[in-house]
Amino acid sequence: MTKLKDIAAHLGISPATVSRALNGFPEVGAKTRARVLAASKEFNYAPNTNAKRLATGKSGAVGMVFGSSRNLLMDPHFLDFLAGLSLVLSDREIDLVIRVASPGKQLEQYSRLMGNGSVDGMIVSAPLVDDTRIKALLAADFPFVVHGRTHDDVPYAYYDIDNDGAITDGVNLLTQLGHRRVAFLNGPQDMVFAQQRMRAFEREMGKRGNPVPAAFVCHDEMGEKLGYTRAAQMLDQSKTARPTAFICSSILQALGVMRATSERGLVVGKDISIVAHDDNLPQFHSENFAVPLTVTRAPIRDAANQLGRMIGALVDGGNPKTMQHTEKTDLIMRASTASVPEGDKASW
Amino acid sequence: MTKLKDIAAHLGISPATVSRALNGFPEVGAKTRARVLAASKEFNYAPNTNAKRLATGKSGAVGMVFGSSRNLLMDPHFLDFLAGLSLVLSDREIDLVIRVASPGKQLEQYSRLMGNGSVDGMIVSAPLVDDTRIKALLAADFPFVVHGRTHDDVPYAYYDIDNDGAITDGVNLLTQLGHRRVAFLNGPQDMVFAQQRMRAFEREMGKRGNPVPAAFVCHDEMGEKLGYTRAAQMLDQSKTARPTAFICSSILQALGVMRATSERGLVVGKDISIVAHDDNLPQFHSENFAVPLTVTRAPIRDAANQLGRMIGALVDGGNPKTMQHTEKTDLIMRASTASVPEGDKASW
DNA sequence: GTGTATTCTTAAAGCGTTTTGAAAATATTT
DNA sequence: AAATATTTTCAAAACGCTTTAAGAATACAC
Repeated sequence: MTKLKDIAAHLGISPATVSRALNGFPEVGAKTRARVLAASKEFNYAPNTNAKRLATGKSGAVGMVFGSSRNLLMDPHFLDFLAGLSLVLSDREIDLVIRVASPGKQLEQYSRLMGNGSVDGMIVSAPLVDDTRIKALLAADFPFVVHGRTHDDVPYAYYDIDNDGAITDGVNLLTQLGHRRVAFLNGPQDMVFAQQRMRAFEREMGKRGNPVPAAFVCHDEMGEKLGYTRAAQMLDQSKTARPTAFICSSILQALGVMRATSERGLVVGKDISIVAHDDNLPQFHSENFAVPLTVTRAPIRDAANQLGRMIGALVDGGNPKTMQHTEKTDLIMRASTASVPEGDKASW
Repeated sequence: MTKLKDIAAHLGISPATVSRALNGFPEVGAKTRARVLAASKEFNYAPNTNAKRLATGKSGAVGMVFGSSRNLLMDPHFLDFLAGLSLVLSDREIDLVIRVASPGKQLEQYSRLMGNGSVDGMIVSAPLVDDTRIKALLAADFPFVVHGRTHDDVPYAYYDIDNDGAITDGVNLLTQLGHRRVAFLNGPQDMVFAQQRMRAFEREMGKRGNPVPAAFVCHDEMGEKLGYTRAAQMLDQSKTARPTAFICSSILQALGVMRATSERGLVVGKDISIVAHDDNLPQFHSENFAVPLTVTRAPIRDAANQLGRMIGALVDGGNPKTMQHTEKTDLIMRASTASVPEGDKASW
């Protein structure tokens, strides 16, 4: 590998000048710079990353750690987020280093990454209500952005979606269609977004005089399987006690609900209404489902995109308070929602 | 940040000894080592990654570059591979840096990563028949492993699945069930695996005296949508000219075929048989499909797992020729395959 | 107790950059 | 032409670790 010194020697000038020329510093003579650039191209020189990092104290990389317990890496939402992220970071020539931490060791991985200079910033995903990672980051004054937020007024950069608004839209639509027995398949209880959605659901249902029995709300991982299982349980009630509508936290769950529904000879968009939140994953197009799905939509890639920009700006010294965004969701009406059937108008 | 020198000073010994103690070198006294370890824990010292890397010339990271053109990052197969990979690499304390290259720049990213010391090895996915990346890697004598292989006898480490065997199994099953008009939904034509499968398909069909019209073979990205589109075209033929069975390169395609089939009032596992290759993605369980799918299966995570081990061994100086594996696939019979219907036994 | 082998420790020289402080070269003013 | 400002270059010191070559200390033999 040719190194800086080689170029300097070959040109008969000092390494310092070569370094300056290459990094676009103003105090280097025009023709010297030209020579350096030419030579650098000729030998196709690439500065050693690690030396550079050591000298500058910047790593040019940001980190993300996944817990292997709640298997984020199994979840298409996170994977797609990851994909979007690497896309925008590559644009900005920022490397993304990802690390998987075994159950207890998550925090340790964070402090290690923060402490040893291998990354300039962190991206945290899926915040918990009382998130120790965020506390640690904050305490260390280490640059980070979070996908979601822990509270309404926080001192860090985040990109969140309007979970409250999404659920409000869903409840509003369903109740206007006459539904009173609506079930809610939520995400894991310790996730902030799930709590935001839960609060909105209870408030909006309550506001309209609809009780919500505990058995018709559940907190689970958001895959097809659990959607199926839960919906099956709920639908296996007497006709007057079972839900007439479902709100799902993900279209994967909705897929499960649809399976349980058809399995019981009920038809979605007639006997049973479904609205789900749609992160717009490239592999799941809710408009192509057997019954096209009514959704609240907010592309998860937008989040990744914005957060990528944010972390870039942040490591360059930006102010986190100016990087806080809550994205509204769109309500997209399709065929999975319909007026409640005649006999089913009673509340629980 | 506390550094090596600090610990040395605090203990009144030399940095060299501290370094040795921490890195487990044998020539350091037992009680000295104990003291160092204790102090290091006390100050919770973490060696600066970049300094370490510069000094050792090893980066402790491996790289993977995705092309943004054929959007690998959209494809759940690659994402899941990525997930499996980071899992095993984290175990071995190897960082994974991922980079996305714009269309023309893919090779450039490779040589950059290779030339500047930011990674010790590379993982290449989705090899093409005449793959310039692999040539470059080979020419530079840079450690790498590939998921798949370009030819039968190659000088590099790889983990491949027995694509030929999988297709052979599929054709064999279908023809034994009496099918003669079987269509093949293959992957992108420039991918090696697609060519392997194509060859096997033509050979095995030919061997059994079944012609394969060009219109009943296609090469596409392997998503649901194209599966649907292609199957729709093929099924919209006269009853005696359309396929009675499909072989799909992915269960996503199979999903599309199922959609096209039911849409036309045909039933899968009776009028139409389907066998697909199943990479065992965590989100798509072929056993839970509306009609449980007959598949040839080889978990993509196994590949990731093995390749992670390999690249680790390789950067530690292992011999690539000893790291070559072709995994057999399992044929799993379910409800999507059945004997050809009475009237449909004619060949094309 | 001396001599030799063995174990442990160290000072100093890298690793390949950037950056500081000062010196040379060139340009501008008087 | 001297004096001053300005632009360009340089030598050397970081950055924080590892590793080499050599020196101290300890153990073992006689």
